[in-house]
Amino acid sequence: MPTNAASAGQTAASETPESPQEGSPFALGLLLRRAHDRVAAAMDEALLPFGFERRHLMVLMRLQAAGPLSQRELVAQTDHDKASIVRIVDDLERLGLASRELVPGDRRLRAVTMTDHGRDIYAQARRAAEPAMTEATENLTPAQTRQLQHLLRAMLGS
Amino acid sequence: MPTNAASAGQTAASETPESPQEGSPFALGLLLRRAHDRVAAAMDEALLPFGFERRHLMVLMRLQAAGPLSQRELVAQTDHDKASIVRIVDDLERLGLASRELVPGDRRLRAVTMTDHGRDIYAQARRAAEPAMTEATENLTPAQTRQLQHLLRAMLGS
DNA sequence: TATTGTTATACTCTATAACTATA
DNA sequence: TATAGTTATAGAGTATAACAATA
Repeated sequence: MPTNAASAGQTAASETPESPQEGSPFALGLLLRRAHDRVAAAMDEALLPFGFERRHLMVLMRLQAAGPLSQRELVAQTDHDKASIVRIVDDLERLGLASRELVPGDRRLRAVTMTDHGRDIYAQARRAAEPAMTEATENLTPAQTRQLQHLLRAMLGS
Repeated sequence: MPTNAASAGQTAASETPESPQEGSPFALGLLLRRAHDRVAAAMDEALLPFGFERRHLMVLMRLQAAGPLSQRELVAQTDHDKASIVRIVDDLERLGLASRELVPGDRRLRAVTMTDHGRDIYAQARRAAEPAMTEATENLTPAQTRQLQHLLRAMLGS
């Protein structure tokens, strides 16, 4: 079960970490980490009322996009190993957001399937995340935010 | 002591996670995480021969940029709490890269000071990181990489 | 024998707080 | 009483591998 230990990252240490030097080969990594942390914190906060966390959301997102998936497929499509996926799907089942369905052809497989409630909650979470994202990128114009996403996609080769 | 458990991230699960949908409010976070993970993995690999890890490097970077710092200052200038800083400085001392010096005015303070060896190793690590960074951003032109850093800086307001 | 999913275990990292030594 | 640093402890997250059930 999710533990709602979200909203960490706001311990006393949140003063003002120094900005990495422009030319340092380490600068990009630091910037990426801090940018990610900011977005992740915004998202954790947005997800608090829903009782699940980012990793659950990521699985819901894949299910929404691709329909029922075996846990093996979820492993391939997320950044989690099979043991973590088991626990995430456990949580989603417990919350009534997804269920494990039998697959006629192969009785080893579990077709992880979003429930109607899951689809509803996912849509709500999506709406709840929008203002959080807007806030996390408030220093950028919408065009700059798109450009940032474009460059990240290019960097990742996708 | 660093455990060189770096170079994780290359477990069996590294197939091809799906690309997040263009318009999703969750896309930016996922892209930032994957981009960070790629850069972090490149850096972990580059640091392997040195026997320390990213968090040690970050402290060395601050010491290089700002001279001797108390552990309290290191807490403020990094993303670590004071207990973590203690262990990082322990590691750096053990490796002969930094030392805790007494501060004349206040005997509670420890001036964490880079050794000559530490400066030498830091310079080496910096050089070792450059090809790793180049590889991590191989899909971007140098101008795009600069633009990416610029946008991240703007997003973070620094 | 290989694969899917589950369970159990260990390990890393972080967070917390108790503790000391100074101030 | 407050601060700097240390130490000890507990927690979350992940990784690993042993295991059960299929194929």
